[in-house]
Order: sequence, then C-alpha cells, then structure tokens
Amino acid sequence: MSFDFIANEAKWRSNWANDESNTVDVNAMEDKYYVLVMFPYPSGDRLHMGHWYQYGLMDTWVRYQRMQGKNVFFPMGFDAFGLPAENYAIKHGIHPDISTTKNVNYMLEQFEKMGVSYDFNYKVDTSKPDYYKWTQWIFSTLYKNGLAYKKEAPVNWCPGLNTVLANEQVIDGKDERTGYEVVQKNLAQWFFKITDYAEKLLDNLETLDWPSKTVAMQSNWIGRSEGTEIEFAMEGHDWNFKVFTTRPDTLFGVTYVTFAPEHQKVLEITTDEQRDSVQDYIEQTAKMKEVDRLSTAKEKTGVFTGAYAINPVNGEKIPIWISDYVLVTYGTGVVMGVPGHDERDFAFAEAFNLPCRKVIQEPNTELSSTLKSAYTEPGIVLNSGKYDGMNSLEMKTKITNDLESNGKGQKKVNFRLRDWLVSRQRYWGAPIPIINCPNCGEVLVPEDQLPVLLPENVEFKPTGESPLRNCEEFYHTTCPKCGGPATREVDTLDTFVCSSWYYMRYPDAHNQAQAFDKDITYKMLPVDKYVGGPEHACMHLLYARFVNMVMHDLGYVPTAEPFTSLTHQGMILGPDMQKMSKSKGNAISPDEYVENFGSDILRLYLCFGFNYVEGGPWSEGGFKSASRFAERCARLMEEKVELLTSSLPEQSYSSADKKLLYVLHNSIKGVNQDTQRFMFNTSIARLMELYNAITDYENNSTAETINNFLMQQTLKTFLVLLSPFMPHFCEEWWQLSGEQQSIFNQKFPAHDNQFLQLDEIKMAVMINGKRRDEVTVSASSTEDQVLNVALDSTKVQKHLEGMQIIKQIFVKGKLINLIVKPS
RNA sequence: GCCCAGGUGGCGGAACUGGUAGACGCGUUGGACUUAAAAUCCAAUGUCCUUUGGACGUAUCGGUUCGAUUCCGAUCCUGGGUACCA
Repeated sequence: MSFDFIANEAKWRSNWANDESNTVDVNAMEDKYYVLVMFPYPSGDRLHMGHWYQYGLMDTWVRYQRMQGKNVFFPMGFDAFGLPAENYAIKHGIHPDISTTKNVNYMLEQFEKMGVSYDFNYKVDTSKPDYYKWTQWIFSTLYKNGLAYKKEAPVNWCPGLNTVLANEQVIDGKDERTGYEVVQKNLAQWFFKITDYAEKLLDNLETLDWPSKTVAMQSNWIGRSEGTEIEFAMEGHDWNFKVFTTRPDTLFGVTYVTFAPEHQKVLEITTDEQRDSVQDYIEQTAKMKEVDRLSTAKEKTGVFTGAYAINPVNGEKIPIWISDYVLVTYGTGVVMGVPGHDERDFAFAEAFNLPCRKVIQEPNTELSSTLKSAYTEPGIVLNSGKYDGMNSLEMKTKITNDLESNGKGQKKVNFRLRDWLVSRQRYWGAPIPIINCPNCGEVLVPEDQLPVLLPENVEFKPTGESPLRNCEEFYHTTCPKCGGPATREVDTLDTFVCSSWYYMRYPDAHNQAQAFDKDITYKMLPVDKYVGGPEHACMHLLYARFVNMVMHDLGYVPTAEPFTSLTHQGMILGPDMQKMSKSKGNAISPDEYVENFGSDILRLYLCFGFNYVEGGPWSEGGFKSASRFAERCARLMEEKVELLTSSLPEQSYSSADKKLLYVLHNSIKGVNQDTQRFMFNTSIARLMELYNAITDYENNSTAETINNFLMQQTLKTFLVLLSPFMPHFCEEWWQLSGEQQSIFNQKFPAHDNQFLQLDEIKMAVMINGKRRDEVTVSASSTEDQVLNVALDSTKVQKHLEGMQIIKQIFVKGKLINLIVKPS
C-alpha cells in the first residue's frame, strides 16, 4: 500500500483553511518581515508553470523564514488591467471584467491547490474601483506636485484601423493582425516627470541589496552623462540651436550638424530645393522603430537640408543634415558631426562624402593628418587654434569654461532616461482623473469625486480615439470648478502605474477612506525581500522606486526606497529549451501534474531540478526523480511509523552513530545555508544525502540497534527539514509521529558543530599543480607532517624521481602542492 | 545595434572569497528479486589511450598565477531588456 499524496493534500488544505494559519494581523505585528512577490496579471491567462515556480518556491522560502522565527507579511493580489483582456474582448466580444474575473477566480483555486501560505486577506485587484480609486489618487498627488503633465509624443499609429498599437503589436513596421503599415504619429500624452528624480534614482542604487546586474542595467538605463551644451548660430535665421556633446574637445573637428528628422525646426530651415527629399526622408523615418534607427550595423542614411550653421569657435559655415540616428528624445535632438572622432559620425561622413578633420592625435605616434577610422580615445589636440598641443581631457574643461564665459555654452548633465508616458488610448485601465473645461482648462477631479468609474458599456470601435470617447455619458460631465459643461479625459493609465504602488496598499488593503494609513505604511514598509522576474529591471522596478520616492518626499512612506532586497527567479522553459507558449505547443500545464501527482511532488521537482535564479528547461526525467524521492520518503516513514511514536531512552554514540550524526548535521547546515540564498536544488541534494545515510545506517545495523533514539530523532529532524519543500506530506507524518502542533510551528533545526569535527581528513598531493595522490592525515596536521605522509606515497615518489623540490605550497585542510624541476 | 546575463559529462545541475572539477539526481550498462515485466535494491559510469598507469577535459583562442569553471583580453553562440506585453 502506498502513500496517497493527493488525498493527503486535500485533507491538509482544508485543515489549514479552517484554522486560518496563513493570515496575520498587521496591527498586532511586531518586527515585521515583508516578503513581496510580483503579482500575476490575470488579464490574459491563468497560472502557468512559471507562476508555480515563482509562487510555489517563494512559499517554501517564506515557510522557512517563519520557522526561523520571522514575522512574515506575505500578501498576494492581481495586476488585473492590461492589453490582453482588451484584445480578447475585441476578438470574442467578452467584456474584460468578465474574462479577468474568471481568470482571477481560477487562479485563486490554483493557489489553493498549490498549498501556499500567502495571506489572501490582504488581496488587491487593481481593476476594481476600490483599488483604482487610489491609483487615480496617486495620479492626482503627482499632478498637484507638478509631476504630471501633458505634451505631444509619437505613438505607433495604424492608419488602416485608426488606432494606436502597442510595440509588441508592430512586426516589421506592420500591424501584426491586419498587416497595415504603421507610422509614428504625434498625440497629446500624459507624462510623469521621473526625470526630476533621475539623479536620486541613480545615486540610491548603491544602497540597495539588489543583484549587481539589475543595478547595472538600471544605471545604464538612467544613463547619466556629463558634457557640454553648445550654442550654434543659424546662417540666415535670427535664432540659435543647441547641441549636447560629451566631447567638446572635438568642437574644431565639426564638419556638419545633424538634426533629428522629427525636430520642430527642420521644415523651417529646409531650402526649397531640398524640401521634397527632406519630406520624403521624414516620412520614411516615421515608419521605423527606434531599435533599427540606432543600429550601428545599418548603413547610414540622411538628407541635406540646404541650411548652414556657424561653428561658435571658428565661425566656419557647416552644412545641416537630418538623419535617423539622431533622436529627438535625447539631448537637444541635434548632434554635431565629428567624423574624425566618433564612429557613427565617421560612417555618416563616409556615406555622404563629408569632410573629415583630425583634431586629436594619438599619443606617442607620428603626426599624420589622415584617418582610416574614427579615433575616439583621448590624445593631443591639433588643428584647434589656441588649444593646440593640449591634452584633450584638459581641453574639455578649458573649452567648456571658455564657452560659458562667452555665453556660447555650458556644462550640462544629461540623462538617457525619459519621462514616463502614462496615458494609453485604451479601455481596460484606470481612467485619468482629469476634466477638460472650455472655461477653466485642465481640471483635476477632486478627491471626493474619486473614483472616476470606468463605464461598463463601451464599444471598441476604431475611431482614432480612446474607446472611452464613444461613451457619451462618461465623456460629458460638468466642470468641478465652474459647474459648466465639460468633458472627461478619455485616456487610461498605463498598468505600470497600478503596479508602482501596490506594495503600499497591501498592508492596508481594505482602507475605504485613503490609499493607506500612514501609521501602517510607516510600520510595514519598506518591503524586506522582493522577488520577481529580471525582465522588470528597467521599467516596473524603476517606476515603483520613483513613485515611492515621491510618496516619501510627501511623508507618506518611511523610506525613499521601496525594496530593500531583491532577487530574480529564472524562467521555466519548455522541454525544447524554448520559452513555453501555447502557440509553440511546448507548454506544460501545472494543473495536470497537480492532479496526477500532487502539488508537493511538483513543488519538490521545481525546487530540485533548477537553479532558482536561472531557471531552465522542463524535463520529464527530472520530474520523475522528484517523484521517486518523494515515494522513497513515504516508504521510509511508513516503515518507521511505530518507531516515530515510541518512547525511547537516549543513548551513547557508536562510530556508526557518529557517521550518521555527521551527515545529519552537515545536511542541517547545508539546508540552512542554501535555502536562505534560494539554492533550493542543493538543499534537496543535502536531504537526499541524509536519506541515503539513514538507509546506509539501517543496512549496517543489527535488528536491535536500528530502532533506537538516534534513528527516531533523525527521522523527525528530517521531516522538519523537508517541510518547507513538501508541506502537506511533512505535516501529515509529523502528526502521525504523535505531535499535536503543526510542523510549521517548529523551530527550524540548527546544526551542532561538535558533530562536524572530523579526526581525519583527506588532502590532495599535487606535483606542479597536478593532482597525483590523496592522503589521509589527522585534521590538525602541520605542513611538515603532511609532507612526510605525502613523500611516503609510492605514486608521489614515482613523480619525484630525478626531480628536486624547489617550492611547496600548503593550503590547510585542502592540499599540498610540490613544485619540482629536474635535478 | 545598444545594455545586461549565461555557456561545465548523454541530460538537469554542484563547486562558499583562485585550491582535489563533475556534489545530488536522471539516463545508460551489469547484477539481485520475479515465470516474466514493472517497481524496488546493489554496483559501475567525464572522454580518450598502448589501461596495476597515463593524457586530455568547464564554448573558442590567448594572458596572469605554484595552481583558473572562478581573474584579465579577444572571439563565437544562447537568453532577457530596449521605454504602449506585463
């Protein structure tokens, strides 16, 4: 008769639900430990294997932390707004609220079957008015503090459908569904002024316990660069324009200037002869993606405008071009072209036969005036008037100061980071709480009129405007200021706005009067451990930090940073090493495995088969290995059930006992160390070693000595060690071993060093860095003693024949390395 | 293209700050049990060779070091992100 994992799980799920063992009261909580896992978005799908991996294993981690005595707050919710539900509605005519709610309910069932200990009493759903009311409040708060504004920005416009498309809907410049060509079009959009916080977002990074790769990515994304803004005069116009450069030392090498094709002034400066080609080029550029525009592998394209600028340092007349490698969103939207000392400029000048002037000489080389490629390193300045002979690094400061005193330029810090575009021309999102009044202009909806409810009956006709525009009873309203007729903002908020503050809402999830009570956020924030995918490194994680910083500045939260410590989980791939997807047919459904094998075994496999941070491909064989181990454990417990409940005297330890105790304590040590740092796979490996040691002990014992106190205690410790990884299974056997309390109320075992002390150890003997033998020596051996034992080895002697030892390296407890040469 | 990771047996993966590469497991092979199979248990298992021994081996090439999977440089490949998927 074998153990019924599935029936056992059903029993404990209902027991745990009845005694509410998963829920905490934040008001009564002392010394909180807030563990947050990025919430799932039910807008498109249900929980898949990746979610199981993320949420199931974090439950294991949290169970472990609780058994370490931490008071864990471990909430869960749903990021329910988003594009997939809306697309589903367009395709199938099912309202997003219906499809999303259905998915949420299904996911809740899945979570239940997982046997996880998330606290659903603090659940949030971002698509419900009791949540998005406060998302709107976040918008209002930013707006009131001058951090939300409206300006024109380009969007992916599908002229065939009259709609805005998401980047992922545009494939090769075409709408993926209809094949219509997509162009960039300017629309008025709402932005959050995240750039105001660029410096602080960058500086604070070093205070965070985050993966270094995430810090590096965010730091590059913010992209601080120090340089100089230089003013160029226009020939034949009475205005100037600015360029930003990090290389003012190459100013004498400028042979042309390039505007971004979208730059406002382009059509103004273009001469009549050039107008047609410039206009063509602008249209072409509008069809391109930014990634392609910036590719340095792509051949450079551009058009001459017919206009000229004046170099402020030498009065030279230089041609003005437009080219797609210049972006209107970065710097001033104009760059100075220095073919001699910038690779892209070099390629551009080569393509259009523009002159290339050398103004920096490589140090320690013969002076020559020709350049075969751009020289981008520092060097000695030449062809630069009074700066000739200077070191180019020195010249940077000098010329910037000179330009500053002439009023022709200034030092400038530039960021690559752009303001956060938060408006979406979509239905399934939180409405932006703004009213446009013909008399009063842009008016914020007063707090007591929030939430601005998302109307239910909306048609998704492509009219070129947000779907909400078609809902007349939503669109037409009265102005909160003057009471006259007015219209509502019809754009909705980016779902990243919803997820930028959810961790503030969780501890006070049911507050009707405010987004959160300050006393509670001060008590419960910041999040102590945040876990989610690395794909969020630059967007969600940056947006959340920004919103938290603003809230901190306004006194709502205790710290500037929301997430003290961060870990990323890896991705579970299909057996074919590809990302799982329905369309590829390589998706593995967790539900099936839960039904056939039980959630403990699925969890055990996910723990054992992967490095948590890296993920990897699903493997049937790997799953089987977990299932076999689980069954072996069940057999062991079944055999020993009588022993577990007997009362036995303590004993003195034989050498076999000591061997078992060594493995036991080594496993305890390993499981503690590894689980803490998310190395679930090696934790399980240590438990397998312990299992093997238990069976070895049995095989080498006599009938009288098998069922002793040590065996009983080892088995019970084994159960506690395994409990975070197989919660239902261990809870059952803990109870069957006569315990009244839940196993999860146990303190997690700690190892005792006295059982890990070995009298004898094995050390490697190396000759010229190659391992030649292994010797057994007493653990306290000195270098000389080890050398003597090593020299006794015939293997070693063989390698020493005709050699003399010229050096020896001794690493205590590890090896001795003899360096020899022929004598 | 740019930013950031990763590349270790037939496979999943170990190896803490440079110190015995391949823990743990899957698979395979052989054996035990069985009428037989499954399950289970035991043993072997990086590759190659002239096999009581030895050479090679952590994507490739090079460097630093007594010693490199680990540090440095170059190259190739795979993955994540690239601002409207979340």
